[in-house]
Amino acid sequence: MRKKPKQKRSRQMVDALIEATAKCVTELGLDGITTHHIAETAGVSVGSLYQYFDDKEALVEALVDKLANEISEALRRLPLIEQTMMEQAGGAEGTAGLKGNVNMIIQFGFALLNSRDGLYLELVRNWHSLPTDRVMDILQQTFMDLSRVYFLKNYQNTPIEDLHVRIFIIANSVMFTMVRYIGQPRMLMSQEEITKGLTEMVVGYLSGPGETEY
Amino acid sequence: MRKKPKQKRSRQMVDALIEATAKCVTELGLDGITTHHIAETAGVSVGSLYQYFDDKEALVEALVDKLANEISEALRRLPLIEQTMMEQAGGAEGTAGLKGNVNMIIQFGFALLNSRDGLYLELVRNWHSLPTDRVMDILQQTFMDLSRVYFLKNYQNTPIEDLHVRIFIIANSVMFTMVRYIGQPRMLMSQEEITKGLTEMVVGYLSGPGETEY
Amino acid sequence: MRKKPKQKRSRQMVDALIEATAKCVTELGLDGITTHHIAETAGVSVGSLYQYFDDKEALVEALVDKLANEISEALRRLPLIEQTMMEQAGGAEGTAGLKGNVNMIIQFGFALLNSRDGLYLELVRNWHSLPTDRVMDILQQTFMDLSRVYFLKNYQNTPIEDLHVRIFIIANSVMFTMVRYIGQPRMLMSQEEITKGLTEMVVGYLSGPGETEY
Amino acid sequence: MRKKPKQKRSRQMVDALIEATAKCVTELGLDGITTHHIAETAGVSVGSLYQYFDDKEALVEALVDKLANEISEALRRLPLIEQTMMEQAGGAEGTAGLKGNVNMIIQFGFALLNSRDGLYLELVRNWHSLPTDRVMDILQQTFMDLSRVYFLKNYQNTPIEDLHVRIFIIANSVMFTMVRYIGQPRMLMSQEEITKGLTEMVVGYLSGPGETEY
DNA sequence: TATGAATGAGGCTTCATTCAT
DNA sequence: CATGAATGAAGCCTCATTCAT
Repeated sequence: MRKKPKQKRSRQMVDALIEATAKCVTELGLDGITTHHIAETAGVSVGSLYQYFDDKEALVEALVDKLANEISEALRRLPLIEQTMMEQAGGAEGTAGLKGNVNMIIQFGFALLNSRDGLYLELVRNWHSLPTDRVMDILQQTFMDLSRVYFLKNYQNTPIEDLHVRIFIIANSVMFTMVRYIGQPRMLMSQEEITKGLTEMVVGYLSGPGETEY
Repeated sequence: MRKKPKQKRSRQMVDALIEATAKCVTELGLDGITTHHIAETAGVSVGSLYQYFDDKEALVEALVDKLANEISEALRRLPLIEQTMMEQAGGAEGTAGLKGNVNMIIQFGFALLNSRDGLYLELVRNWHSLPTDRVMDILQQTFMDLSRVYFLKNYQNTPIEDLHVRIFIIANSVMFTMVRYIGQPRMLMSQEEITKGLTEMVVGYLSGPGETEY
Repeated sequence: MRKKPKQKRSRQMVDALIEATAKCVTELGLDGITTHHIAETAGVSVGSLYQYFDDKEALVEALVDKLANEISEALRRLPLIEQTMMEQAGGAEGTAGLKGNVNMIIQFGFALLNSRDGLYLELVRNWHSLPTDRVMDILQQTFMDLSRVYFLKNYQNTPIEDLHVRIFIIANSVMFTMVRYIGQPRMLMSQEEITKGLTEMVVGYLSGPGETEY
Repeated sequence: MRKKPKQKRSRQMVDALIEATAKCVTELGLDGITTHHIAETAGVSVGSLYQYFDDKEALVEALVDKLANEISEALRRLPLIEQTMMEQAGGAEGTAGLKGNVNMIIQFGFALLNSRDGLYLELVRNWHSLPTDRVMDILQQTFMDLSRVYFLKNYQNTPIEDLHVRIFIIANSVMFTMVRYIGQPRMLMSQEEITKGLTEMVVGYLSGPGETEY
C-alpha cells in the first residue's frame, strides 16, 4: 500500500475502494474488473485509486485480506459445542459433539459461499491467481488453531501427531467440494446430501485410527 | 474446429497447435497465453491457427478435451486389485483391497499433476474458466463408472444408494487437496503423508455406514 | 484477366466464378465478399480463382461487365413504340408514344433492380467503388444510342443539340431515384407513384424547349 | 458518444477527432479510414479516440451528423426569391422566380459538393453504408420543408397533393446527377450545362400538370 | 490531494494472396 | 492445371497506468 491512511478521509477512501472492488468482483468476476470500473463504483477517480494502491493487484490483495480476517473472526465466534464428559469417556464412538461441530462449520461455509452475491465463491475459485495466498492461509491457520484447541480440550487421549496434515486435507476437501457443488448448475444432489456426506467423511477421518499401521 | 483434419498435414498442424498451446499454458499460465505465442511456439503463423480453430477458446478446449480423454483412458487402465473372497466376507474391516486401490489412484493423480511441467495442475486450477466443463465431467464420470463397477463387483452386499454423492465428494476432495498441496511452495508435509491421509479418509468414508441414521 | 479461357473447361470455370461472385454479392454485399466465399460457392479452390483472375477486383469487374452487356442487350430489345405520323405532326403535345416508352423503360428498370435478389441494386449502389465505370458507362451509352436513334426517327424537327446532356441527366436521375426508392424501408410512396412521377418529369424535360433562351 | 464533452478540452478533442475523420475520409475514402489514421491525423492516441467515441462508426456518424446539420442550416439561409404578384397570377408560365430559386439551389449544391476537397461528394456516394440515414433524411426533410413553405406561399392555387413524391424524385435526381457529374473525369459537359439542364427539368416537372390524367 | 484526459502497448481476428504438392 | 494449407500485414479495440492541472 502506497500510503498509510491515517487521516479519516483517507481511510474512507480506502474503504470505499475496497468495497467497490468487492462489488465489481461479484458483478464482473475476478478477471472482469478494471480500474475504471472500480474507481467509478467507488465514486472516485482512477487517479485517487492509484494514490492509495500501487496497482490493481494491491486492491484485490487488500480486499482479500479484509475478508480473510472477517471470516477468521466469524469462524472463531462459531458456538462450538464442548464435548460432554460422557462422550469423552466413550472413546471413538462418542462423536456426537464432533459431528455437530463439523456439521455446523460446513453449514457456516455454505452460508458464507452463498453470501455477498457469491463474492467468496469467486475468490476461492480464483485462489491461485489471487495476489496473496492469505485467504487460504488464514482460513487454514484459523482452522488449525480451532481444531488444535478443540482436540486438546476434548480428545486429550487421542494422538494428534499428524493433526496438521488432517486439517490441511479436511480444510481443502470441504472447501473445494462445496465450491464445486455450488458451481454446478444441475443440482443432482441436494446441499443437505453434500453436507451430510462431508460431515460423515470428516468425522470418520478425525475419529479414525491416528498413526495406525498402514 | 474450423476444418476437419482429414489430410495428414492437417492433423499434424492441429496436433502441433494443441501441443504448442500446452507448452504455452505451462509456461505462461492459462491466461497468459496469446494467439501469437501459440502460433510462434508451434512454428506457424497466426493465420494457420485460425484455419483450424475458431478462436483461442477452441484451442484450449481442444487441448483440454485431449487431455481429459487421455487421463480417462489411463485411469481405466489402472490395474485395480479385485477383492478376495475373504475380504468380501469380512465386512467393513476387509478394506485392504480398497485401500490399495485408493492409494494407487491417488499416487496416479500425483504423478499426473506433477507431469508435463504442471500442465494438468494449471488446468485443474483454472477449471472454472475453462471453455468446457469436460475435464471435470469426464474425470468425474470416469471415476463414477470405475467406482460403480468396482463396488458392484466387490461390495454387492453394501448399500450404494448415495454412491454418486460420495464419488462427487471424494473426487473433488482428493483432486483439490492434491492440487493445493502441490501449489504450496513450503513443504511442511510430505507427499506421502498427504497420500496416506487422503487414502485413510476416503477408505473410511467409503467403508463407513451408508444411509445410516444421522 | 490472367488467362484467355479458350478451353471449354476454362470457360466453365470462369463462368462459375463469375456466377459465384454474383451470388456472394447478393448475399453478403459488395464489400462483404471474400475470395474464399466466392471460390467455395463456385465449388473450386482459391488457387483456381487466381488462375483465371488477377485479383478480387478483376472478378467483380468481369461480373459487372457481363451484367452491363446483358442489360444493354435487354434494353435494346425493349419493344419501343414508334411514333405515329399523327403524333409527330402534332408538335409538343403529341407525347403519348414518348410517355409510353419512358414508362416502359422505367418499369423495366424497376424490374431489373428487383431481380436477381437485388444484385443490380447492390452494384448500382456501389457504383463508385466498382473496379470499372463500365456499368454506368455502358448503360449510359446504350441509353444515348437508343435515344439518339429514337429522336432522329421521331423528332427530326426538334433540336437535339444538347441531347447528351439530357440523357446524362435523365439516366442518372431515373436510376438513382429508383435505387433510393427501393432502399427506403418505409414505403411512404408506391412504386406506381414514383414511376408516374419520373415519367412525367422525363417526358416534360424531353418535350420541353430545347436550346431556349435562359 | 462515450463521454459528454462538458469540459472545454473535451469538446476540442471531439472536434479535432471529427475534423480528422473528415480529412481522412477525403484523403483515403470512406472505407480507407482506420482508427490509427484518424487518431494520428488528430494528433492524439487511439486510446483518446475511444474515450470519446464508441467505435469507428460512431465517429463517422458524428461527422455526418455535423455536416448534415450544417448543410441544412445553409440551405435554410439561402436567399430564396419570393414570387411577385404578377407571376403568381400568370399561371404556369410565370416560373421565373421558381427557375431562379432552383438554379440557386443547384449552384449551391455544386459548390457544396466541390468544397472540402470532395468530402461531401464522398459521403453522398457512400450514403448506403453510412451509419445513419441522417444525411439523406435531414437533407430531404429540409428540402421538403423549404419546398412546402415555398409552394404554400407562392402557389396556393396549384395542387400540391403529391408534393412529397415530387420532392423525393427531384432531390435524388438532382443530387445524384451532380455527384455523378463531378465523379466523371472527362468533362464532356460543362457544369453550366448540367445546371441548366437540371433546372429546366425540375422547373418543368414542378410547373407541369399536377394530378392530371395519365 | 484529487481529477480524469491521454497514452500506447498489446491482444484478437480477418482475408487477399502465394506456392509447394 | 488444381488444390488448399500457409502466410502475415493490418485493422479494431481494451485497459493499466501516468501526469498536467
